[in-house]
Amino acid sequence: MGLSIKEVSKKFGIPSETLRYYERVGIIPPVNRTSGGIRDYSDEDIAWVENAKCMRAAGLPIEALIEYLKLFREGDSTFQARLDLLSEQREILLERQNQLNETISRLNYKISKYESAVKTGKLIWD
Amino acid sequence: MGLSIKEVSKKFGIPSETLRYYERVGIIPPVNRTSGGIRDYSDEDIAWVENAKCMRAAGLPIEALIEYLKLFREGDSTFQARLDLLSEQREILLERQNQLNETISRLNYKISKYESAVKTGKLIWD
DNA sequence: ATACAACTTTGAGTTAACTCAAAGTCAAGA
DNA sequence: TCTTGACTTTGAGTTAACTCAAAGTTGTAT
Repeated sequence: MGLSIKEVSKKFGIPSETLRYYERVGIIPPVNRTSGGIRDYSDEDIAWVENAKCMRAAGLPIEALIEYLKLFREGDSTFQARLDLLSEQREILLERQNQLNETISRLNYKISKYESAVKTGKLIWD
Repeated sequence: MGLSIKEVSKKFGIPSETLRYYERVGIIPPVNRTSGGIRDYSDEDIAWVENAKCMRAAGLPIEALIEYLKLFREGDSTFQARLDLLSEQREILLERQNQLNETISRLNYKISKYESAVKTGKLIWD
């Protein structure tokens, strides 16, 4: 007996609707069901959910996760394809990281200016 | 004589439609026009566009940028409000940065596993 | 002067990723 | 047993941020 959808929802802070959606579109594999057809998440199912949560939180597109699961379920012949997919997504995240750093620097600069401004009543630059 | 919308579009890689949209919703101020009503971007206009590009690239919501410009145009009495707005957005970006780092680490781990897997033909873990 | 590309506005359409609604099924407590 | 609340599916609705279309105007090259 694993976890109910409600429990998984609570555990990860993901709405049940979204968990069903993830399963429906295929970013997590079909979850085991009870005799009545109710979802009963195994540890493995839960690991997939956790992975999906992490990847989605970083902004990986649903499409990429669908493709990954598809390859995963095709078996050992897809190692290279999975490697390529993950590498490609990592590249995108690294670029995003650079952009984020740049923007944070810019915000830091502006914030320092405004910190002076609220003290002196005068905004220097910008 | 400043730059035309086409030139600004090219300079920043932002479609003209998007530049007009940015102006329409108010994340950049109204751009100067020629006698014929055609946009003629001044250096200051261009600085706003560059700022918008940077902020949007990092994922700041349009709403926040609209609010910032609104405060900016209200004058010196809004220094504190602008500081608060920027600080809040910085917080969000810092969290996003943490999430990104976590996901990149996870991808690095998986990628290293797949790099072995393509060599040995066997995937250890995951 | 005329053709033609680039510009204008208003308003509708698109995309990704959910999110909700409707209508029905199932399980546990009074 | 009956009700209540969680579950199911299918399919439609929502949101943010563009993106495109239609219909008309302007500026430049011949």
